[in-house]
Amino acid sequence: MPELPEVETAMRGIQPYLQDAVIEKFIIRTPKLRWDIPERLSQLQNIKIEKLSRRAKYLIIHTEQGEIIIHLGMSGSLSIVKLTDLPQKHDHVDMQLNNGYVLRFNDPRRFGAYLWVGKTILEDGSAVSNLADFHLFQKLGFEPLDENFNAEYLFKKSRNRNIPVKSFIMDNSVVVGVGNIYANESLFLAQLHPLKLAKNLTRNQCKILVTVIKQEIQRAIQQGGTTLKDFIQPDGKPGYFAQELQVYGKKDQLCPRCNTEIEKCGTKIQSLVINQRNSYFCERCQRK
DNA sequence: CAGAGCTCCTGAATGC
DNA sequence: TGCATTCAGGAGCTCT
Repeated sequence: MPELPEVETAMRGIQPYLQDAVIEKFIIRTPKLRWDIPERLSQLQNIKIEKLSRRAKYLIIHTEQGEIIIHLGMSGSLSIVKLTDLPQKHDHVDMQLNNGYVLRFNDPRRFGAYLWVGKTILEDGSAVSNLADFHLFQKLGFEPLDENFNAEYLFKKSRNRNIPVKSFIMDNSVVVGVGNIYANESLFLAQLHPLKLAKNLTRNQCKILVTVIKQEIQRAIQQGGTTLKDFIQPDGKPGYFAQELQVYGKKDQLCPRCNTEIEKCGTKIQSLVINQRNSYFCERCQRK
């Protein structure tokens, strides 16, 4: 499952091939992803790419006529291929560029999205972006690495929130990009029990939580950067696999904090479903 | 408004 | 070995 760092890495990876290139056309093989791919997209021809950006886990390709919004869902991936490379199973969309390369979107589970936000053309011929009004962006919280995402903000936002802290940090209207893996890992590092109610977080706990979330995301982005050179591959998946996971998926294994050289208490990682998401934690060192 | 639950989909894992 | 069943999971949407 691509997390925010994977999307950031994907963006940086495809950037050199897309920047200033002209999209000759789109080839849509599967029109139904999470939402239908807009008809309009298949009609677009010869539009110049201006820049790339990212908001939450949405990758944004800005063109002179509008923005292409791509979400990788949980099994999506992007790759740069040559025009002659034949599509494989689940290769749903090709963006054909004038430089001989193709941006290919593959997504077995089709939880991803490929959308279009057209610009409005004014009477004088100038084009105005409608991205600011794009409905999927309306309720998004701060980026985790944004300075506005800080202890004071999290503390205030958590007051009266009667939900588990794990659900709270995974709430996109609070902070974006904290998926299930990072939520589990961050709570372990912050020594907070996933079921602890958000409203009971202290200022100091918020401070620690913010710090570890930023560190984890930052570290993953840096690691992703090391795999960029291999991006032109049918499946150049960079990512969190490189990262040492402490608790995620480690049910019944000894807690890495409780079981050190000095102390071996034998406490094991346990799992629990919270809000339809599997949670992994150590009952002993993660406090409610 | 807040919170819980539903939903899309298919590959991998598990069960018999 | 093979078929059937179960499960995971991002995040918007619907219902209470």
